[in-house]
Amino acid sequence: MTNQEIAKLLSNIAAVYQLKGEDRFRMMAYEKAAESIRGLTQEVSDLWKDGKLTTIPGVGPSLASHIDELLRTGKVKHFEQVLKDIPASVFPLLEVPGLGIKRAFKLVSEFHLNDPKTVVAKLLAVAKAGKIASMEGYGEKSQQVIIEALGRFKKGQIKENRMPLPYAYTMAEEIITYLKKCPHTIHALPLGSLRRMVATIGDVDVAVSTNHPKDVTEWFTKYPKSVNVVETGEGGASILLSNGRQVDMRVIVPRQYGAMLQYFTGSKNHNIKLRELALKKGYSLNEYGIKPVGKTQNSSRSDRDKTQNYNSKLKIYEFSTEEAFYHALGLPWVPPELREDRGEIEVGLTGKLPQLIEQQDIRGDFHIHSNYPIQPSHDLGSSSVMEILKEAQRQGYEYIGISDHNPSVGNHSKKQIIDILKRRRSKFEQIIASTKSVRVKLFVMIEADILPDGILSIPDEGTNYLDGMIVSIHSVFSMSKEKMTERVLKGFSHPKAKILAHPTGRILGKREGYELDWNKIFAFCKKNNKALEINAYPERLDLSDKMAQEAIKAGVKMAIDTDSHAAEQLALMRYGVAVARRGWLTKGDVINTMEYNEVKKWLNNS
DNA sequence: GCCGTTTTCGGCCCGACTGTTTTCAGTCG
Repeated sequence: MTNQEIAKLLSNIAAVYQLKGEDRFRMMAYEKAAESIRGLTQEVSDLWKDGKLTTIPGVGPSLASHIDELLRTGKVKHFEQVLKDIPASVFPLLEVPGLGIKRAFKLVSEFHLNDPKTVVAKLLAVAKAGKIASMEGYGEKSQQVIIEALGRFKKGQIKENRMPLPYAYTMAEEIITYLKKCPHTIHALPLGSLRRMVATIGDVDVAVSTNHPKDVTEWFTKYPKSVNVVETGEGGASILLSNGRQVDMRVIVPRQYGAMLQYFTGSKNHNIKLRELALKKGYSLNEYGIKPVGKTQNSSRSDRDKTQNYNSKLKIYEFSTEEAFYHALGLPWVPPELREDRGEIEVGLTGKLPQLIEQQDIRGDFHIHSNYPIQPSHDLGSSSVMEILKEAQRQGYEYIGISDHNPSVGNHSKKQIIDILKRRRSKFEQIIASTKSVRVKLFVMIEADILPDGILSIPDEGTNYLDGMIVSIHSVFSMSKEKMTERVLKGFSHPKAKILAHPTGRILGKREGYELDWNKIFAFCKKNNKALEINAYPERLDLSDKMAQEAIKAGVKMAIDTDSHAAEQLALMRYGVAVARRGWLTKGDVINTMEYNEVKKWLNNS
């Protein structure tokens, strides 16, 4: 049983508790556990085998015993009891936007829709026949909303389709540049998952601080790429862009800007944890500031510091910056990338948040494809080595690695491959020697396929013409975890193989990654001084933030690479750095923050 | 049902929006 299936089951139980309305807090406990399992990096079944279920946040003795029963027998008596009177057909409806358990149950009961397989189609028919509007608590409007939501659901749009981070980031960047041209804009920043640099983004939200909200809102609605103003009001506006995406802008006066940024940056779980912390200190948090609640506590240092920001009319402390907001709660400013409730608040309270890696710490990029005619098994890059070197210089790099794919194995003999690599090396050396204007150092590398049997696609003799190798999986993705781990470790064992590229092979929105025994991979990397890659290419962002965090906990070094196929793609580095920051990485965890000479030693295993 | 910088008992995040309401229920982030 997968984590997602277990989480789904717990969510369904939570929904039923909510429906029954008996115990709100038990409902929340189930939901919290489900959420926690959804975001887990380990398999629940592995934890179960090790007897460590209660180490999952939100899982205590009771849930642990239910999960144990589930994994042993495939069912849970208690859950069956809870679900006894609930038609299974309500659960598919929970995926439909706008429907919760109460409405789903009411609709299913009213129209006797008991088959989970047909419930969506049948409910749609009932709605179109106008039978919902006459029910108590419903009207024409809600009937229409249900029809539209069900229609979208049938088309497979369960959730809003999320876009890769770089796509959303570029959109937001353009809009913020535009907003900053408005003379009344004081500050402007993205909000939500975009500000936290999550790998995929649902909505683009931005915040603007200004003393003239109306003028800024009007300016925003005139954004050149806007095709429609969806709504506009006191707090901001929403526009629809020609690419079909909606952008929301919120405006706020400068003295409340900090609180608003904090509130809408989230994540939800970070904010929940923060509010719990605030409550213990006698405060309640909202988007406008910090509000004293209940019995006044004896005045602490931070209370006095806040006094000057107290708005007696609103009975609230106001904050123009996030820094001040966090400080008022006894915390250092928490970088947005960390705000996922993965321990950042607890660690923050001890004052020991990590000094996260920054873009300017990066001194090079190892994974770049050039247009050198290597006759590869996969795609060639589109820029020449010289163009790439010049771009690298613009980025301020000390060194790069050109890592073209290996010559295709099917179309070349071993000898031919060796000859190609030999010629390539002398050509690259010639290029370097021929120019004085480029100071960026070049590592002659290859991205070598690890073939299904674990053999590398480069004959041993060919590696003499390389400074180092990136290795990766590009074929036969469906292997068992054990076999795949064996394959990777065998290929990665070659002394010249130093980086495992895009380690899970995932393609966002298209392909799940293959499974590996990460404990073995991590231990191997640490022992043999090899690195795992954070691949910054938009559809990859692989390793993920969570896995990168696990890796460095295990003492593994990372390399952040762009996998560029054109010189201008070197700029994708920022997204790799974002993943690294979300994984709590510091400069010291990343190979390509090292100086050239150190990298050279590392590549030579010396 | 979980959990511990006031707690092993007694708490558990907060507010907006929408549609249907004339004081609220449901859903969402």
